[in-house]
Amino acid sequence: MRFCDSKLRLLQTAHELIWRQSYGSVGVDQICEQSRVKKGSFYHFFRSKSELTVAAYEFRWDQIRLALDRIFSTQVPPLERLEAYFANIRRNQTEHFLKNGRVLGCPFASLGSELSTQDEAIRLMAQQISERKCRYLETTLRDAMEAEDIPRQDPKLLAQELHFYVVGLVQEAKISNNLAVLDRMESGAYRIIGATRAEVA
Amino acid sequence: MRFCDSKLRLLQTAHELIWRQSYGSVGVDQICEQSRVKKGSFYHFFRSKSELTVAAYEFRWDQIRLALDRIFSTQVPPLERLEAYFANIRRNQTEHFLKNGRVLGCPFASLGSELSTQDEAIRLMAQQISERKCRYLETTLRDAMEAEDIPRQDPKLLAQELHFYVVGLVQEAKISNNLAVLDRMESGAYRIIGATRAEVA
DNA sequence: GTTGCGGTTGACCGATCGGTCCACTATCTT
DNA sequence: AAGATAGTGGACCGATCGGTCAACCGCAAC
Repeated sequence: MRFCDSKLRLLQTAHELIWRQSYGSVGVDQICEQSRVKKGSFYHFFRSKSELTVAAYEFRWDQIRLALDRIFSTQVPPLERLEAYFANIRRNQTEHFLKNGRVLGCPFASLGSELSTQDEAIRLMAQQISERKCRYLETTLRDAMEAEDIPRQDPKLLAQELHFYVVGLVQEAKISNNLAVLDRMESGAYRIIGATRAEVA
Repeated sequence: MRFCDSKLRLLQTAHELIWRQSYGSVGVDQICEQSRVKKGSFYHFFRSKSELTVAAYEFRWDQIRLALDRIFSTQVPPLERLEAYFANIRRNQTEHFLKNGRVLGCPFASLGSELSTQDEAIRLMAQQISERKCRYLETTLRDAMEAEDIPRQDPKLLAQELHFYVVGLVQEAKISNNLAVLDRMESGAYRIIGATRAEVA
């Protein structure tokens, strides 16, 4: 069994198209065409459009994980990890804005927001990825408290609140199709966690 | 020309269905059927599904405005306005959760998130409603600064950051299909605006 | 009474939807 | 060389998609 890149191409383009457009507006035919894969092959690898989507987004998450593991390395001072995380989001959104002329927002949040009332598998996937993102933030905040960079408090709850803020901000950047919104990530984030900007700069 | 309730029913059910499901998964036929309106009438009132959706959501906003005008009445102390706003969101989401068994999230944010890369009219509408919500928050925060309930700072920027947080939180409540997430609205909000809980309670 | 008009009805359109089916090929095992 | 197996190709399915159309209705103005 040689390495099958038809399947990989399907995963890749499915995520790409659905992120750029939406789940509902992307058809199986469109995914197949752009992947240069015929329908028969599609349904050889996946049982449904929904199943492909879950696989595609989990595949994408595995890639993002690599970047996040580097960004949230415990070798880096905690507040610098946050800075790098924010910078990464901004860089990512900017890249796709230049490519598509649109702020695409967070793919997981957008998909979850569109389908969480309709497709339980997709909802669960979006939820789990959200929780994993929170876990990066949680350990970072715990380390920041340990280093007395920020006031002590429940790190898990604080991480979630920070995550809510970031996710909301990115969504608003998408809706207003305006990258400048992202420049406000730090100011609000530091307010939430109780860090002064001086401690960061 | 007597009052036409076919059109009203279309506006009502369109918002209801799209909120409960999603724009992409709701068909014109479905909207017509639930409204007990025939397709021909639909396209007598609206030129497209997109146009109906914009009209339906603006119609819905006009209703919500009434509630918000009451909640954000300048007769009420500023921090109590915020409390009432949060309570209203929670009440609203709870109501629809009991009805549908799902946390539906913010209809405007969900629709905007799904379609802002695809339908400019819908994106613009979602953006404008988002800005209007911010304006309620802005004057409230300005009043709170005036009353020295919270530290002085740019009220417009602060209102937006507060809005990001709330919108993100509601979206996460939808994705995790968990109303309990909403109980964290105050704690994060007060952190952002710099109010102590004591000042509120 | 007839003309004009906002509104209604239901048949109809081509295109596309997600998904099925089966013949076929390329590769590896024995 | 034969067989098994993973993957490919493409025709095909019924259902549904958003949208059109022309006939028709009740009613008010003239």
